[in-house]
Amino acid sequence: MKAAIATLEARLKQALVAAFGPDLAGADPLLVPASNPKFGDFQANGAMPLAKQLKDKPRAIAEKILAHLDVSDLCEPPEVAGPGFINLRLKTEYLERQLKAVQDSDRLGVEPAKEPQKVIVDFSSPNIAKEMHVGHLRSTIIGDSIARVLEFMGHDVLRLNHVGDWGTQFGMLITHLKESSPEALTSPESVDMGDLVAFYKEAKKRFDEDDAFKTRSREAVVALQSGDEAARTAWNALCEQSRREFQKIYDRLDIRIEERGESFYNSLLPAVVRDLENLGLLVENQGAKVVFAEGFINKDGDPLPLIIQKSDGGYNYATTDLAAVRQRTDKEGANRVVYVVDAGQSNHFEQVFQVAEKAGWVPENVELIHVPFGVVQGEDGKKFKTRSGETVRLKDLLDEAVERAQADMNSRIQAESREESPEFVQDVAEKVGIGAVKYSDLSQNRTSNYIFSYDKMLALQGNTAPYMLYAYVRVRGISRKGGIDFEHLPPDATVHLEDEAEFALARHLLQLDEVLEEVALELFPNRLCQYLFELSQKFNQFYDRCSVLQAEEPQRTSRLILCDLTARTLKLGLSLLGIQVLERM
RNA sequence: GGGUCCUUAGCUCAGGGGAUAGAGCAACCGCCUUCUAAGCGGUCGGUCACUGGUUCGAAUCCAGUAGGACCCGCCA
Repeated sequence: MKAAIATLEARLKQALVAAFGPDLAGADPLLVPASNPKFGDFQANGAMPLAKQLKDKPRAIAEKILAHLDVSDLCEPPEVAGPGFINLRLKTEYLERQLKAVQDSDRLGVEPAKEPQKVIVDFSSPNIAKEMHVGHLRSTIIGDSIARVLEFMGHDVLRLNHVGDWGTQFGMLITHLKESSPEALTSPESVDMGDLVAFYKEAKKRFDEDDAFKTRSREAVVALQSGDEAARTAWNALCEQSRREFQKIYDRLDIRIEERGESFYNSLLPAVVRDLENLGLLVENQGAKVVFAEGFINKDGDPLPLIIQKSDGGYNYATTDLAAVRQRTDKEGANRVVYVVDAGQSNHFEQVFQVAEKAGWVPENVELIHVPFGVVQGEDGKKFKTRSGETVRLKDLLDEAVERAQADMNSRIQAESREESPEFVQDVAEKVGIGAVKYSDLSQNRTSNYIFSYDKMLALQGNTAPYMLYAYVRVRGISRKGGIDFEHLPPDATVHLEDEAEFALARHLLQLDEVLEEVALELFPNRLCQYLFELSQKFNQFYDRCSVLQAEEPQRTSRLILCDLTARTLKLGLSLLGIQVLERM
């Protein structure tokens, strides 16, 4: 309905000028969706703020606007209501025409962005030699969804996994690997370190307890950084092993991402220091080279430095992030760089962005955006942990969701005396379980903390993945039962809206383009979730009140078109959340 | 101490200047000889933390207060 909005807005502006003269050429008619369906489709609130300026009553102003407004091609006669709202209701024929156009469109009427951008979405970012855990859940799911939406809107998206593959901890890991599995140096592919977490813990334990080991580890860091072949090989083996583990999770979550870790930016770090120095931004502070960003002070009330180069000459993650900003704007030509990272790092990103701006590394057409999200909490409101108090591994979390989905399904199948193959149950449980984990995360406003609950996300009713998957399955059921091939409905078939439930569904279907545009701009996937949930509700109401297969023509085909549009919208919308639909469940 | 975010129905959350504040869950009451009832309808439930301010209009913007979470490491 973006087209309708654009047209109505233009007409309202014309009417304002026609009614009150060219002084109002810049006035905003304040056209917004109607706050309540009984007021129609849209309302223009522009009359009220003009009362003072025009020295007239808002209702009288609204009447004068109406006298100069011709929207009869789109709308029923507009009405003035309340303190001065102009209510606009789209004509049924217009809705029907739009629905037909959407049905004929392979993008469901969603226009790609007029000015496609190069967008980098930086998300997930686990650490090499550590396991993916619940802390990576939100970034991975939210980042993937944002990337999917931007891709669908026609932007050129580069998904980057800024993995932690560099830093001092690699000294102890390399040393421990060399000493526990020397064969890693000759044939790194053959090495299986087994449980990476255990490996990391062993290395850490030795590092903390054994001074000689600690010394060898420090030497290993130097060796690695100076390009020593053996250190490099060991490092590669560690990365390779981690990569395989990460990929299992990404495959299961159906996530594509390109690894470009911290090490990628190594060669660019000295230039960051040099250029900041040349710009006069770098300050010596207790032996370290730092930049003071404005507005940051530490616990003691002193200015908070952003450390660019440590007193020992090493770099840290601020340096890497700055190098990445430059590389992404210069070499990748990014217009937007989206960092999907927890809200705890807001300070860090503010500082880094500020320094990058000051240094002149952020061209005018480039936007650096931190997309923050809250922490995952258990149902007790505390940090989400296992019963024994350990960090929850992502693999275990997904397993449990799927297991619970499967148990649910089995009891249902039994209760309904259905016969289903184990493969079917397994497939449905996997998609429902994974979909539920993703949906419950995405459906919340990401800025707040997120209370994780298997029971709620897997609930069969309410704003959950299973509810929406079921709405989709219902359409597929109609297709099977009626032998309907939705791809080959009669091309000349048209939509005729009669029942209230049909109108509500139709109006909602037509809002997809607005919602996706908003999500692409604001980067809040929960808006899309809200839209899809409401769509499912409206479809279920329609399904309840309007029989489809038993209806007489032409109503039958008209309703089939509504079913088809619903299914395609759900499928597309869910796919942009990274959720796969099912034919049966 | 400084900073960021949060506080809306019993619970989990939407809504971020516009009409009477919305969902879901829970509780209670109805609806399956008819496309999967994993559904639909209804009832109950609110000092939008508090106090001021801005505005024709504030849950929404601003300031302050109270409570909560997180950040303030030469880790990433």
